Amino acid sequence: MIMTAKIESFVMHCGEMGSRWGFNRTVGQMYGLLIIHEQALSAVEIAEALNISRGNVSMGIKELQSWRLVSVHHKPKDRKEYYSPAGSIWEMATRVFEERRKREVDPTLSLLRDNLLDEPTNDKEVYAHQQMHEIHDLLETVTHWAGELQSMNPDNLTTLMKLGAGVSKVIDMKSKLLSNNK
Amino acid sequence: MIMTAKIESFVMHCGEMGSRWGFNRTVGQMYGLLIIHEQALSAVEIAEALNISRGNVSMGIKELQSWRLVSVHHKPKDRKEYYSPAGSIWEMATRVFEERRKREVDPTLSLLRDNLLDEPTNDKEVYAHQQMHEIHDLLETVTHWAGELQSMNPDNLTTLMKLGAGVSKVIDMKSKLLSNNK
DNA sequence: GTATAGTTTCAGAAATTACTGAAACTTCAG
DNA sequence: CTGAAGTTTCAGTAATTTCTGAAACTATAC
Repeated sequence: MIMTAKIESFVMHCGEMGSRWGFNRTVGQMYGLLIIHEQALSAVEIAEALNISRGNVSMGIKELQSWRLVSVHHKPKDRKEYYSPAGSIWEMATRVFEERRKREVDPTLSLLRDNLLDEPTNDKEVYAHQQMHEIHDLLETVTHWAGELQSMNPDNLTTLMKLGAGVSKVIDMKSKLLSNNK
Repeated sequence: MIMTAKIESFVMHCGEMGSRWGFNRTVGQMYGLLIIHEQALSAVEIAEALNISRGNVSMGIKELQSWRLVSVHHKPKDRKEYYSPAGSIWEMATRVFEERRKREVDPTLSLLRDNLLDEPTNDKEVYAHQQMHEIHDLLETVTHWAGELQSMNPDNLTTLMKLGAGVSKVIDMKSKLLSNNK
Protein backbone atom coordinates (compact mmCIF):
# COMPACT_ATOMS: atom_id res chain seq x y z
CA MET A 1 0.00 0.00 0.00
CA ILE A 2 1.24 3.42 -0.94
CA MET A 3 -0.21 5.66 1.75
CA THR A 4 0.17 5.85 5.51
CA ALA A 5 -2.31 7.94 7.51
CA LYS A 6 -0.11 11.03 7.57
CA ILE A 7 0.68 10.85 3.89
CA GLU A 8 -2.97 10.41 3.14
CA SER A 9 -3.89 13.50 5.12
CA PHE A 10 -1.44 15.51 3.03
CA VAL A 11 -2.71 14.10 -0.25
CA MET A 12 -6.35 14.68 0.64
CA HIS A 13 -5.54 18.21 1.70
CA CYS A 14 -3.94 18.85 -1.68
CA GLY A 15 -7.19 17.60 -3.17
CA GLU A 16 -9.31 19.99 -1.16
CA MET A 17 -7.02 22.90 -1.99
CA GLY A 18 -6.66 21.87 -5.63
CA SER A 19 -9.42 24.07 -6.95
CA ARG A 20 -8.05 27.08 -5.09
CA TRP A 21 -4.63 26.51 -6.61
CA GLY A 22 -6.01 26.43 -10.11
CA PHE A 23 -6.76 22.77 -10.82
CA ASN A 24 -9.45 20.33 -9.69
CA ARG A 25 -9.63 17.94 -6.76
CA THR A 26 -8.16 14.85 -8.38
CA VAL A 27 -5.38 16.75 -10.07
CA GLY A 28 -4.51 18.25 -6.70
CA GLN A 29 -4.43 14.81 -5.08
CA MET A 30 -2.33 13.40 -7.86
CA TYR A 31 0.22 16.13 -7.55
CA GLY A 32 0.31 15.82 -3.76
CA LEU A 33 0.88 12.10 -4.10
CA LEU A 34 3.73 12.53 -6.55
CA ILE A 35 5.41 15.12 -4.33
CA ILE A 36 5.20 13.04 -1.18
CA HIS A 37 6.20 9.73 -2.74
CA GLU A 38 9.87 9.18 -3.32
CA GLN A 39 9.55 6.71 -6.19
CA ALA A 40 7.97 7.66 -9.46
CA LEU A 41 4.51 6.12 -9.87
CA SER A 42 2.75 4.49 -12.80
CA ALA A 43 -0.71 5.52 -13.91
CA VAL A 44 -2.21 2.34 -12.46
CA GLU A 45 -0.56 2.89 -9.10
CA ILE A 46 -1.92 6.43 -8.98
CA ALA A 47 -5.41 5.25 -9.91
CA GLU A 48 -5.32 2.61 -7.16
CA ALA A 49 -3.87 4.87 -4.49
CA LEU A 50 -6.54 7.51 -5.09
CA ASN A 51 -9.42 5.21 -6.05
CA ILE A 52 -10.06 6.91 -9.34
CA SER A 53 -10.45 5.65 -12.86
CA ARG A 54 -7.59 5.07 -15.21
CA GLY A 55 -9.01 7.61 -17.65
CA ASN A 56 -9.12 10.27 -14.99
CA VAL A 57 -5.43 9.73 -14.25
CA SER A 58 -4.63 10.16 -17.89
CA MET A 59 -6.48 13.47 -18.03
CA GLY A 60 -4.92 14.61 -14.78
CA ILE A 61 -1.41 13.89 -16.01
CA LYS A 62 -2.12 15.91 -19.12
CA GLU A 63 -3.30 18.79 -16.98
CA LEU A 64 -0.20 18.65 -14.78
CA GLN A 65 1.95 18.55 -17.88
CA SER A 66 0.30 21.70 -19.16
CA TRP A 67 1.52 23.30 -15.91
CA ARG A 68 4.99 21.82 -16.48
CA LEU A 69 4.76 20.08 -13.12
CA VAL A 70 5.43 16.41 -13.90
CA SER A 71 8.16 14.53 -15.63
CA VAL A 72 7.93 11.09 -17.17
CA HIS A 73 10.40 8.24 -16.68
CA HIS A 74 10.87 4.76 -18.06
CA LYS A 75 12.35 1.77 -16.34
CA PRO A 76 14.45 -0.74 -18.27
CA LYS A 77 12.51 -3.83 -19.40
CA ASP A 78 9.24 -2.10 -18.58
CA ARG A 79 6.92 -0.42 -20.99
CA LYS A 80 4.97 1.53 -18.37
CA GLU A 81 5.41 5.25 -17.87
CA TYR A 82 6.35 6.45 -14.41
CA TYR A 83 5.56 9.95 -13.21
CA SER A 84 7.28 12.21 -10.70
CA PRO A 85 7.17 15.91 -9.88
CA ALA A 86 9.26 18.05 -12.24
CA GLY A 87 12.02 19.98 -10.51
CA SER A 88 12.63 21.03 -6.93
CA ILE A 89 10.08 22.41 -4.51
CA TRP A 90 11.33 25.86 -5.39
CA GLU A 91 10.86 25.30 -9.09
CA MET A 92 7.42 23.89 -8.53
CA ALA A 93 6.44 27.10 -6.74
CA THR A 94 7.77 29.37 -9.47
CA ARG A 95 6.04 27.28 -12.11
CA VAL A 96 2.68 27.41 -10.43
CA PHE A 97 3.17 31.12 -9.96
CA GLU A 98 4.16 31.71 -13.55
CA GLU A 99 1.41 29.56 -15.05
CA ARG A 100 -1.17 31.25 -12.90
CA ARG A 101 0.04 34.62 -14.06
CA LYS A 102 -0.43 33.45 -17.64
CA ARG A 103 -3.94 32.29 -16.95
CA GLU A 104 -5.12 34.93 -14.51
CA VAL A 105 -3.37 38.14 -15.52
CA ASP A 106 -2.23 37.99 -19.13
CA PRO A 107 -5.71 37.73 -20.67
CA THR A 108 -6.86 40.73 -18.67
CA LEU A 109 -3.82 42.77 -19.63
CA SER A 110 -4.49 42.05 -23.25
CA LEU A 111 -8.16 43.00 -23.00
CA LEU A 112 -7.23 46.22 -21.24
CA ARG A 113 -4.64 47.08 -23.87
CA ASP A 114 -7.22 46.58 -26.60
CA ASN A 115 -9.86 48.62 -24.83
CA LEU A 116 -7.43 51.43 -24.12
CA LEU A 117 -6.59 51.81 -27.79
CA ASP A 118 -9.65 53.76 -28.74
CA GLU A 119 -10.57 56.98 -27.10
CA PRO A 120 -13.58 57.31 -24.82
CA THR A 121 -16.61 58.94 -26.43
CA ASN A 122 -18.64 60.11 -23.43
CA ASP A 123 -18.45 60.82 -19.71
CA LYS A 124 -19.06 57.26 -18.57
CA GLU A 125 -16.34 56.04 -20.88
CA VAL A 126 -13.89 58.69 -19.75
CA TYR A 127 -14.15 57.38 -16.23
CA ALA A 128 -14.06 53.75 -17.35
CA HIS A 129 -10.99 54.51 -19.46
CA GLN A 130 -9.24 56.04 -16.49
CA GLN A 131 -9.95 53.05 -14.26
CA MET A 132 -8.85 50.57 -16.88
CA HIS A 133 -5.70 52.56 -17.35
CA GLU A 134 -4.89 52.40 -13.70
CA ILE A 135 -5.52 48.66 -13.50
CA HIS A 136 -3.45 48.14 -16.62
CA ASP A 137 -0.47 50.03 -15.22
CA LEU A 138 -0.63 48.22 -11.92
CA LEU A 139 -0.76 44.80 -13.55
CA GLU A 140 2.08 45.72 -15.91
CA THR A 141 4.33 46.88 -13.09
CA VAL A 142 3.64 43.85 -10.94
CA THR A 143 4.00 41.40 -13.83
CA HIS A 144 7.23 42.98 -14.92
CA TRP A 145 8.59 42.91 -11.41
CA ALA A 146 7.61 39.29 -10.90
CA GLY A 147 9.44 38.43 -14.10
CA GLU A 148 12.59 40.14 -12.92
CA LEU A 149 12.49 38.47 -9.55
CA GLN A 150 12.22 35.12 -11.27
CA SER A 151 15.24 35.90 -13.39
CA MET A 152 17.38 36.66 -10.33
CA ASN A 153 19.58 33.90 -9.06
CA PRO A 154 17.93 32.03 -6.19
CA ASP A 155 20.60 33.03 -3.66
CA ASN A 156 20.04 36.74 -4.15
CA LEU A 157 16.35 36.15 -4.08
CA THR A 158 16.65 34.38 -0.75
CA THR A 159 18.82 37.20 0.61
CA LEU A 160 16.22 39.68 -0.57
CA MET A 161 13.39 37.79 1.08
CA LYS A 162 15.28 37.34 4.33
CA LEU A 163 15.99 41.06 4.24
CA GLY A 164 12.26 41.68 4.27
CA ALA A 165 11.18 45.19 5.11
CA GLY A 166 14.86 45.95 5.78
CA VAL A 167 15.10 46.41 2.07
CA SER A 168 13.72 49.91 2.44
CA LYS A 169 16.80 50.83 4.48
CA VAL A 170 19.00 49.55 1.71
CA ILE A 171 17.06 51.64 -0.77
CA ASP A 172 17.48 54.73 1.39
CA MET A 173 21.19 54.04 1.60
CA LYS A 174 21.41 53.68 -2.13
CA SER A 175 19.65 56.97 -2.81
CA LYS A 176 21.94 58.76 -0.34
CA LEU A 177 25.01 57.34 -2.00
CA LEU A 178 23.72 58.42 -5.38
CA SER A 179 22.90 61.95 -4.29
CA ASN A 180 26.43 62.35 -2.84
CA ASN A 181 27.82 61.71 -6.28
CA LYS A 182 26.12 64.77 -7.77
CA MET B 1 -28.78 52.19 -19.57
CA ILE B 2 -25.65 51.61 -17.56
CA MET B 3 -23.34 49.93 -20.03
CA THR B 4 -21.78 50.97 -23.32
CA ALA B 5 -20.20 48.31 -25.52
CA LYS B 6 -16.70 48.88 -24.20
CA ILE B 7 -17.78 48.87 -20.59
CA GLU B 8 -19.74 45.72 -21.22
CA SER B 9 -16.71 43.97 -22.68
CA PHE B 10 -14.77 44.77 -19.53
CA VAL B 11 -17.55 43.60 -17.23
CA MET B 12 -18.05 40.35 -19.14
CA HIS B 13 -14.32 39.73 -19.10
CA CYS B 14 -14.29 40.11 -15.32
CA GLY B 15 -17.05 37.52 -15.29
CA GLU B 16 -15.08 35.06 -17.35
CA MET B 17 -11.98 35.59 -15.21
CA GLY B 18 -13.96 35.57 -11.97
CA SER B 19 -13.45 31.92 -11.20
CA ARG B 20 -9.72 32.19 -11.83
CA TRP B 21 -9.49 35.09 -9.42
CA GLY B 22 -11.21 33.18 -6.67
CA PHE B 23 -14.90 33.98 -7.03
CA ASN B 24 -17.63 32.96 -9.46
CA ARG B 25 -18.83 34.48 -12.72
CA THR B 26 -21.54 36.77 -11.39
CA VAL B 27 -19.43 38.00 -8.52
CA GLY B 28 -16.69 38.82 -11.04
CA GLN B 29 -19.13 40.74 -13.20
CA MET B 30 -20.52 42.62 -10.25
CA TYR B 31 -17.10 43.69 -9.11
CA GLY B 32 -16.11 44.71 -12.65
CA LEU B 33 -19.25 46.78 -12.91
CA LEU B 34 -18.64 48.55 -9.62
CA ILE B 35 -15.05 49.35 -10.58
CA ILE B 36 -15.90 50.75 -13.97
CA HIS B 37 -18.95 52.75 -12.91
CA GLU B 38 -18.29 56.07 -11.28
CA GLN B 39 -21.50 56.28 -9.26
CA ALA B 40 -22.32 53.78 -6.56
CA LEU B 41 -25.05 51.36 -7.67
CA SER B 42 -28.07 49.91 -5.89
CA ALA B 43 -28.78 46.20 -5.81
CA VAL B 44 -31.62 46.61 -8.29
CA GLU B 45 -29.44 48.53 -10.73
CA ILE B 46 -26.81 45.80 -10.54
CA ALA B 47 -29.41 43.09 -11.11
CA GLU B 48 -30.77 44.91 -14.16
CA ALA B 49 -27.41 45.75 -15.66
CA LEU B 50 -26.27 42.12 -15.42
CA ASN B 51 -29.62 40.42 -15.97
CA ILE B 52 -29.45 38.40 -12.81
CA SER B 53 -31.86 37.89 -9.95
CA ARG B 54 -32.10 40.14 -6.98
CA GLY B 55 -31.21 37.26 -4.67
CA ASN B 56 -28.06 36.54 -6.58
CA VAL B 57 -26.94 40.15 -6.17
CA SER B 58 -27.46 39.89 -2.46
CA MET B 59 -25.30 36.77 -2.26
CA GLY B 60 -22.67 38.34 -4.49
CA ILE B 61 -22.44 41.45 -2.35
CA LYS B 62 -21.95 39.27 0.72
CA GLU B 63 -19.16 37.43 -1.05
CA LEU B 64 -17.45 40.66 -2.08
CA GLN B 65 -17.78 41.93 1.46
CA SER B 66 -16.04 38.82 2.76
CA TRP B 67 -13.15 39.87 0.52
CA ARG B 68 -13.37 43.44 1.87
CA LEU B 69 -13.85 44.71 -1.68
CA VAL B 70 -17.06 46.76 -1.49
CA SER B 71 -18.28 49.59 0.61
CA VAL B 72 -21.88 50.57 1.23
CA HIS B 73 -23.32 54.08 1.00
CA HIS B 74 -26.61 55.74 1.72
CA LYS B 75 -28.14 58.71 0.00
CA PRO B 76 -30.18 61.23 1.98
CA LYS B 77 -33.95 60.65 1.77
CA ASP B 78 -33.37 57.19 0.29
CA ARG B 79 -33.46 53.90 2.10
CA LYS B 80 -31.66 51.93 -0.61
CA GLU B 81 -28.10 50.79 -0.17
CA TYR B 82 -25.57 51.82 -2.80
CA TYR B 83 -22.42 49.86 -3.45
CA SER B 84 -19.01 50.91 -4.71
CA PRO B 85 -15.54 49.34 -4.72
CA ALA B 86 -13.71 49.72 -1.41
CA GLY B 87 -10.46 51.66 -1.68
CA SER B 88 -8.14 52.48 -4.56
CA ILE B 89 -7.06 50.18 -7.34
CA TRP B 90 -3.88 49.56 -5.39
CA GLU B 91 -5.77 48.62 -2.26
CA MET B 92 -8.05 46.36 -4.20
CA ALA B 93 -5.02 44.48 -5.50
CA THR B 94 -3.45 44.06 -2.08
CA ARG B 95 -6.77 42.91 -0.65
CA VAL B 96 -7.32 40.27 -3.28
CA PHE B 97 -3.74 39.18 -2.76
CA GLU B 98 -4.06 39.01 0.99
CA GLU B 99 -7.41 37.24 1.01
CA ARG B 100 -6.17 34.71 -1.46
CA ARG B 101 -3.17 34.04 0.72
CA LYS B 102 -5.53 33.39 3.62
CA ARG B 103 -7.59 30.97 1.57
CA GLU B 104 -4.89 29.29 -0.49
CA VAL B 105 -1.80 29.21 1.68
CA ASP B 106 -2.70 29.50 5.36
CA PRO B 107 -4.69 26.25 5.59
CA THR B 108 -1.83 24.36 3.99
CA LEU B 109 0.73 25.91 6.30
CA SER B 110 -1.33 24.88 9.27
CA LEU B 111 -1.76 21.32 8.02
CA LEU B 112 1.97 21.07 7.40
CA ARG B 113 2.81 22.41 10.85
CA ASP B 114 0.54 19.78 12.41
CA ASN B 115 1.94 16.96 10.35
CA LEU B 116 5.50 17.99 11.08
CA LEU B 117 4.92 17.79 14.82
CA ASP B 118 5.21 14.05 15.10
CA GLU B 119 8.23 12.19 13.96
CA PRO B 120 8.19 9.90 10.94
CA THR B 121 7.97 6.19 11.76
CA ASN B 122 9.25 4.54 8.60
CA ASP B 123 11.16 5.19 5.39
CA LYS B 124 8.21 6.44 3.40
CA GLU B 125 7.36 8.87 6.15
CA VAL B 126 10.93 10.09 6.47
CA TYR B 127 10.86 11.19 2.87
CA ALA B 128 7.35 12.64 3.17
CA HIS B 129 8.44 14.53 6.28
CA GLN B 130 11.38 16.00 4.44
CA GLN B 131 9.26 17.18 1.53
CA MET B 132 6.61 18.67 3.77
CA HIS B 133 9.33 20.45 5.66
CA GLU B 134 10.70 21.99 2.53
CA ILE B 135 7.28 23.13 1.35
CA HIS B 136 6.55 24.50 4.79
CA ASP B 137 9.72 26.57 4.88
CA LEU B 138 9.17 27.92 1.40
CA LEU B 139 5.59 28.98 2.15
CA GLU B 140 6.64 30.55 5.44
CA THR B 141 9.39 32.60 3.82
CA VAL B 142 7.20 33.78 0.98
CA THR B 143 4.24 34.57 3.26
CA HIS B 144 6.44 36.45 5.64
CA TRP B 145 8.03 38.42 2.83
CA ALA B 146 4.67 39.27 1.30
CA GLY B 147 3.55 40.58 4.67
CA GLU B 148 6.58 42.80 4.96
CA LEU B 149 6.20 44.17 1.46
CA GLN B 150 2.62 45.07 2.28
CA SER B 151 3.71 46.90 5.37
CA MET B 152 6.24 49.03 3.45
CA ASN B 153 5.12 52.47 2.46
CA PRO B 154 3.85 52.54 -1.12
CA ASP B 155 6.59 54.90 -2.32
CA ASN B 156 9.40 52.59 -1.29
CA LEU B 157 7.49 49.71 -2.73
CA THR B 158 7.22 51.49 -6.05
CA THR B 159 10.93 52.33 -5.98
CA LEU B 160 11.67 48.71 -5.26
CA MET B 161 9.53 47.50 -8.14
CA LYS B 162 10.97 50.02 -10.56
CA LEU B 163 14.40 48.89 -9.46
CA GLY B 164 13.49 45.39 -10.58
CA ALA B 165 16.38 43.01 -11.01
CA GLY B 166 18.66 45.96 -10.30
CA VAL B 167 17.94 45.19 -6.69
CA SER B 168 20.57 42.46 -6.79
CA LYS B 169 23.21 45.11 -7.46
CA VAL B 170 22.05 47.01 -4.42
CA ILE B 171 22.29 43.84 -2.38
CA ASP B 172 25.83 43.20 -3.64
CA MET B 173 26.74 46.75 -2.73
CA LYS B 174 25.32 46.33 0.71
CA SER B 175 27.23 43.12 1.39
CA LYS B 176 30.47 44.75 0.20
CA LEU B 177 29.93 47.70 2.50
CA LEU B 178 29.27 45.35 5.38
CA SER B 179 32.32 43.21 4.76
CA ASN B 180 34.53 46.33 4.63
CA ASN B 181 33.43 47.13 8.13
CA LYS B 182 34.78 43.88 9.52
C1' DG C 1 1.63 -10.05 -39.48
C1' DT C 2 -0.79 -10.62 -34.56
C1' DA C 3 -0.98 -10.70 -29.66
C1' DT C 4 -0.01 -8.03 -25.74
C1' DA C 5 0.70 -4.20 -22.67
C1' DG C 6 0.10 -0.08 -22.35
C1' DT C 7 -2.11 5.02 -23.19
C1' DT C 8 -5.75 8.27 -24.76
C1' DT C 9 -10.23 9.79 -25.89
C1' DC C 10 -14.79 10.96 -25.22
C1' DA C 11 -19.98 10.26 -24.64
C1' DG C 12 -22.80 9.99 -21.03
C1' DA C 13 -23.48 9.83 -15.83
C1' DA C 14 -22.54 11.77 -11.39
C1' DA C 15 -21.29 15.39 -8.49
C1' DT C 16 -20.77 20.00 -7.62
C1' DT C 17 -21.71 24.74 -7.91
C1' DA C 18 -24.45 28.67 -9.05
C1' DC C 19 -29.01 30.93 -9.75
C1' DT C 20 -33.83 31.97 -9.25
C1' DG C 21 -37.83 33.56 -7.15
C1' DA C 22 -40.98 33.38 -3.59
C1' DA C 23 -41.32 33.79 1.30
C1' DA C 24 -39.39 35.56 5.50
C1' DC C 25 -37.38 39.12 7.55
C1' DT C 26 -35.97 44.16 8.75
C1' DT C 27 -36.46 48.97 9.03
C1' DC C 28 -38.61 53.02 9.02
C1' DA C 29 -42.40 56.59 8.36
C1' DG C 30 -46.75 57.89 9.60
C1' DC D 1 -49.38 49.35 15.06
C1' DT D 2 -49.46 49.07 9.97
C1' DG D 3 -47.88 49.19 5.53
C1' DA D 4 -44.35 50.23 2.29
C1' DA D 5 -39.74 49.74 0.73
C1' DG D 6 -36.20 47.50 1.09
C1' DT D 7 -32.86 43.16 2.13
C1' DT D 8 -31.82 38.22 3.05
C1' DT D 9 -32.52 33.40 2.95
C1' DC D 10 -33.02 29.05 1.05
C1' DA D 11 -35.39 25.02 -1.33
C1' DG D 12 -35.52 23.58 -5.71
C1' DT D 13 -33.72 23.89 -10.40
C1' DA D 14 -30.36 24.88 -13.91
C1' DA D 15 -25.78 25.01 -15.52
C1' DT D 16 -21.23 23.58 -15.22
C1' DT D 17 -17.60 20.69 -14.10
C1' DT D 18 -15.64 16.38 -13.20
C1' DC D 19 -15.35 11.35 -13.57
C1' DT D 20 -16.04 6.80 -15.44
C1' DG D 21 -15.42 3.03 -18.37
C1' DA D 22 -15.53 1.09 -22.71
C1' DA D 23 -13.69 1.67 -27.23
C1' DA D 24 -10.05 3.38 -30.07
C1' DC D 25 -5.52 3.92 -30.49
C1' DT D 26 -0.12 3.12 -30.18
C1' DA D 27 3.97 0.69 -29.59
C1' DT D 28 6.59 -3.37 -28.95
C1' DA D 29 7.88 -8.30 -28.98
C1' DC D 30 7.80 -12.31 -31.29
